[in-house]
Amino acid sequence: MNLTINKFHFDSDKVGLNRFFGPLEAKIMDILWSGSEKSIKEVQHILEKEKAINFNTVMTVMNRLVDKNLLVKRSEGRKSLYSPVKTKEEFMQEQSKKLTENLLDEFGGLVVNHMLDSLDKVDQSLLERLEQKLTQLKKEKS
Amino acid sequence: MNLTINKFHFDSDKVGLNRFFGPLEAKIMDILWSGSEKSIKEVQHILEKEKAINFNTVMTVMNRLVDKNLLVKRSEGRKSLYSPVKTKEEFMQEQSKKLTENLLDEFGGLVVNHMLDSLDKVDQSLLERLEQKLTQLKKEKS
DNA sequence: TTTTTACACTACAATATGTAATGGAAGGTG
DNA sequence: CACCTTCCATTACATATTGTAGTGTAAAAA
Repeated sequence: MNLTINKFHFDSDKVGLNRFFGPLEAKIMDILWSGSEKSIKEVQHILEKEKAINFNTVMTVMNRLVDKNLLVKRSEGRKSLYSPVKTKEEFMQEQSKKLTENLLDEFGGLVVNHMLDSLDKVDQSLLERLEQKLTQLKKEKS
Repeated sequence: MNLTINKFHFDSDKVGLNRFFGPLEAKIMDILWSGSEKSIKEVQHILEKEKAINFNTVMTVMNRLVDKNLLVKRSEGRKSLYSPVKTKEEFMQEQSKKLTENLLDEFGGLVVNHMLDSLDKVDQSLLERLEQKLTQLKKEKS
């Protein structure tokens, strides 16, 4: 029955937003990122397309995201409208920068190796940018 | 008084092992990684150089690491000796591979940009490897 | 045999996250 | 105006993870 077998497995497979947020938090961030500012109710409605969810649950999580400075709340009359502090791009930019820098700092060569392995999957324009950067670096270092 | 000000700040600054482990777990993994297999007592003694710590605390955490398949326990008479399932290099290798792949999958260009930014800090031999890889890729793609 | 050592079992606290009940305030409707 | 609906604040509980440690037991040492 494979019961709790996986309960104790080291989990390093969190992907994307779930690396930074809990599942509900991630969904909410994505909803807010992919549109204009929204009320709790609106977010709830969107979430409900997937699965019923309590209004207050959504509210609590959204307000926690405000506490964490990831969303801003704006009052419009009695209503509150929420929107992300940073765009998804900015956020990802920052996060991936941090991750990449840390990885390079800590594991240097290892990471570069993997990046290299993964480069096959990357598109041509990136390769070109990489090449340029390399040429530039070579100039600098000489 | 700046009391709980930081309590709600989004924390994305976990570094190194603390990205994967709690602080005590990380210390223990590092101890086990940087030497031969050790008993709980030995680990405790090492940890105690920093700060007093209960034997049972160390034991519990170590056994949890066994449950998570990060350590193996070997019985030698009444004693148990613990050692990492993977070397630190293997572990880092895997983790950084996963992280890198995920990052590339999800944010592609963004990450490459940051890698590029960070390349300045990387040593010469890595640059050379990068160059080789690039040349090779260019061949393949043509 | 008594004492010490090492381990198992169990429990508890703090934090993070998801969930939701309760109650109050604001605004619309009859 | 009284009533009802909508939205929000407050509060709480559940679960998982991590750090902490007490108690009991079995085996080794003295």
